[in-house]
Amino acid sequence: MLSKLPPRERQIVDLLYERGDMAVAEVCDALPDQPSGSAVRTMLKRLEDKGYVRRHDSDRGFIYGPVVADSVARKSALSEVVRVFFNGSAAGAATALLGMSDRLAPDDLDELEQIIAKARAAKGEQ
Amino acid sequence: MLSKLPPRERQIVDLLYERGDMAVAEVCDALPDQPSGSAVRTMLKRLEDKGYVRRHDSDRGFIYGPVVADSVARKSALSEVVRVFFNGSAAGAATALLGMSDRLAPDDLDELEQIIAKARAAKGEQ
DNA sequence: GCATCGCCGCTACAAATGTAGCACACGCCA
DNA sequence: TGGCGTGTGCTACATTTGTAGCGGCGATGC
Repeated sequence: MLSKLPPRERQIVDLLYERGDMAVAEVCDALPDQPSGSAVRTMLKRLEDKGYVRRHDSDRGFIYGPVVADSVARKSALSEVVRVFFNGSAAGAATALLGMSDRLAPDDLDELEQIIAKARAAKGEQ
Repeated sequence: MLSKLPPRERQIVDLLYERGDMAVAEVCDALPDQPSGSAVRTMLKRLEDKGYVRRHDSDRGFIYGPVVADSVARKSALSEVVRVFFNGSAAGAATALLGMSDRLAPDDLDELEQIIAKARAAKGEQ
């Protein structure tokens, strides 16, 4: 979904997913080369027209946020990476992911084992 | 890295990672709207100039492929998604990934458990 | 030898993108 | 009330992107 966006717009939408809702000034500060406010406003307007971003009035001007829910966007992004770089194998991607992170929290490990156990159980049922 | 590319160029590079080295004609066929050969050649040339793509002479004309090694590009892509959508938590992303895939191969499950076991062991050592 | 076919580079050009300038509205405060 | 400072929309414009057309060139078949 987001892959149809030009680089700068993509960058902005990513920011919105990364940090949550933001005002124009915040977006300016967060972007690498600090573009002018009007530049960012134009981008946001285009993103709004394209349906990727919604805005909402507030005390200090407009606040912008993503239209597509985080959970949906996440899956879409992951699927993309899995298809392009892991030949469609989600498990392969997960393995690479775990291999990358040097420190894994115990809670995460537990949750992962739960998933694995569940997958094994489902397999057995068949 | 790839996030700096405009949509169409991005699409082409993704293709190259997904399917391996390709000739111009193959890229045309693989792309959604089947652009003309010369259109694709121009994109490829630009990608070559930018340093994302290399080409290599062969029997049937030029064959194009990615410059950055798959393993590196993969990590970069995953890191991106992790940062934007999972607040930097690779484990979180891995969990989501496993949750998404309905069927997990036994081999994958084994490998994942290996990783988890290793992580637990490393933790114990500390 | 010469027409044909496939592939290539160059050029051109419309559309999209990225950026900033300007004028205006609104709240604040001396 | 008149000057700030802040936030906004509109417009304009250079650059980049996306696409195709054209002419060239080597291989192939007649």
